[in-house]
Amino acid sequence: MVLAMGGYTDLHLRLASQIIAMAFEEDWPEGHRLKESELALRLGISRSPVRKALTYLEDKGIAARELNRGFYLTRSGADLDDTNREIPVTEDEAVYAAIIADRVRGLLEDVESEADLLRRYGASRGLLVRVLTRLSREGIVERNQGYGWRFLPTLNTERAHDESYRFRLLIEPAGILQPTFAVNSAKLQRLRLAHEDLLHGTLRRQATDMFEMNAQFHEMLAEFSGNRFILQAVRRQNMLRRLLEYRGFRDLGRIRASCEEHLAIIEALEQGDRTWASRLLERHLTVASTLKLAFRDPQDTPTRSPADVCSPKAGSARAETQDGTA
Amino acid sequence: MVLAMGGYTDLHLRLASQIIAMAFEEDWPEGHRLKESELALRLGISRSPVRKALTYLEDKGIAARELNRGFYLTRSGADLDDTNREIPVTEDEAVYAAIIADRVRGLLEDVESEADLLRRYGASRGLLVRVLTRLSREGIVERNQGYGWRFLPTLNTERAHDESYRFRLLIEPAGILQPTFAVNSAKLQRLRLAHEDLLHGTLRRQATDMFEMNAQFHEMLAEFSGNRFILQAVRRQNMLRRLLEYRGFRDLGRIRASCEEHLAIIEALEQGDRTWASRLLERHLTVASTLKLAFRDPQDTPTRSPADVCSPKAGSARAETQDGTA
DNA sequence: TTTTGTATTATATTTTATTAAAATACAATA
DNA sequence: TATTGTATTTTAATAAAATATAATACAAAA
Repeated sequence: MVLAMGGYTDLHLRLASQIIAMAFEEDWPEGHRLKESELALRLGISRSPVRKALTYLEDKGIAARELNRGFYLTRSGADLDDTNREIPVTEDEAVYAAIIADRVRGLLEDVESEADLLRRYGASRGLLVRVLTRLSREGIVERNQGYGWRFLPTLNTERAHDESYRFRLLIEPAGILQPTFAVNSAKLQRLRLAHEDLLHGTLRRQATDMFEMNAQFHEMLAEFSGNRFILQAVRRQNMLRRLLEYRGFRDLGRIRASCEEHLAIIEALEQGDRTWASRLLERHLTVASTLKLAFRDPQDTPTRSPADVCSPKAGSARAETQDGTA
Repeated sequence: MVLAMGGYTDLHLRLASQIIAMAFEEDWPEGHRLKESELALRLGISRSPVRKALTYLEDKGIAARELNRGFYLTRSGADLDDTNREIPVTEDEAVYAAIIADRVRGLLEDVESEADLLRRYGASRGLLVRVLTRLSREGIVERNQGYGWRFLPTLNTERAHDESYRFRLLIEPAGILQPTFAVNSAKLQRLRLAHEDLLHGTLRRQATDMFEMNAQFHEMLAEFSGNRFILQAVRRQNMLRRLLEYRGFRDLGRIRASCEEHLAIIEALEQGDRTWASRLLERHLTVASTLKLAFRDPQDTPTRSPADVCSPKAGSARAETQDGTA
């Protein structure tokens, strides 16, 4: 594992962020003792990496240490919400994001050899393979027969975009109607506040933040369904959408409308009206799906428009997204 | 890549089997020339591995070679159907199957270290990691935080089994009703014959064969839907079912009934009645889902039965399958 | 008696060198 | 002029050594 900063690995940072999340969700008070073995047990891991994570939290001033008494919190868990996000980007994440961004920009061909990617991103082979493995799990690339990796046509065509929305229409509204469906009120409440904050609040948000909130909303509903396969499928759709749509969250009018639709669904759930919630979700997805992407892609449109002929790298997938926001 | 036999790699065998499939499907005549560059182009690969695959076919007597004229078929493509299956099992497949079998038998703990698995299966690290990667893509294991790999509770609980059928009920019948649905008559016809063969024929089949035919049927319908996400989801379900159910195809009565239900669906599709086909599929899945598995699993039943206390390895997942066959 | 601190062991990753195999270029042949 | 045959180059897999890190055992402190 490559050092991200000051001797901390990916795992250490992830653990640190998990500990912060626990402190926040369970509302640990200032001075709460962070017991190594207890945390190790909960996190399913040994004490060694837990200590490293705690040392990291000490570096950040969130935890402090007393000789022979271990670590304790320097502030209450409730104050830790956004510190959570300040976890530095690991090298894995950086390369992952770079590959996706380059692909979206059309800088990467349909098939790229490992050696080329190695040169391009200056990463170690292990790291690159790890990232490519993740990308293949997400259905974005696959190993080519022979050498190299092949980018799959996932959401970068209009056709795939349609199929994605049709698929979601099958599972998401039905998820709410499952007999195993059960609301987690705390989660629902938290997301409701986040939505209201966005609608009425003054703070300006990043496009990525809005995308993440949107993704969280749909994932939450899938989680409530009590069906792991629905959840898995929705997560997979979110990952694919992240690949292309996260750049497209710019249409402010549509974002506000989408937020209001989400809030209506939340309200219906709070009143226990699942049938209505399901209908609203169906409508929400239908509306979003009709706002088509403005794509130019060789696979879908074999006849080229004049604009394409002028583009520097004709033949590679390029997109100007104007997204449906669902 | 490890040599499977006579210097042929995984890739070579896979290519050989793809070439045979092409010869069969496109009905190449005896003596048909197997052009290296043409095949290389179609298979998305260079000439080197294609030649190796052709050499393999020569070894098997399916192809012959003339100096400076290359390879040609020694028999017609139509005669090649079951030769297709004789492709030897690669080391990858063997380890993959062994891990699944051992897990189903309860010989593997929830968390196993890479080193332990390495010792157990005597495979090279690369091969083992490749297999584990595939298993994690299929949702069967995942990397543990820290060291080791963790088996996920996928289909080895009654609850998961229910969720799986509910999920399939959402997507499979709806797939037939998609606007993009289109039948491939040749494929439909071929599978129809296979089913009739099983019902009326005299030859005895292996349980795995029957499972594969079943899986193929459902995958075919998903393919016809014209929606890649439906297809992907059905494939994933088949992979998961393969993990446990393939041992359970023993109830001959249910197998025959299942075959007849499949044939009714095929018939409805041949007559263009998609609505009816969809209804039949829904019914087919519902019937299968009610034939429950007889499971004993610590996760679902926290209170232990006396039988469990006596079992040699209490705590690990064990199952006596009696399957629904859909 | 629980928890931390420290040392030791087991495990996994990274690096490097080596080997195997796919891609490619080009001559030879039908 | 297509296609095969052969040699060369590029790429990736494998193996082994070195390093890093997680797991564990046990002593020390609260």
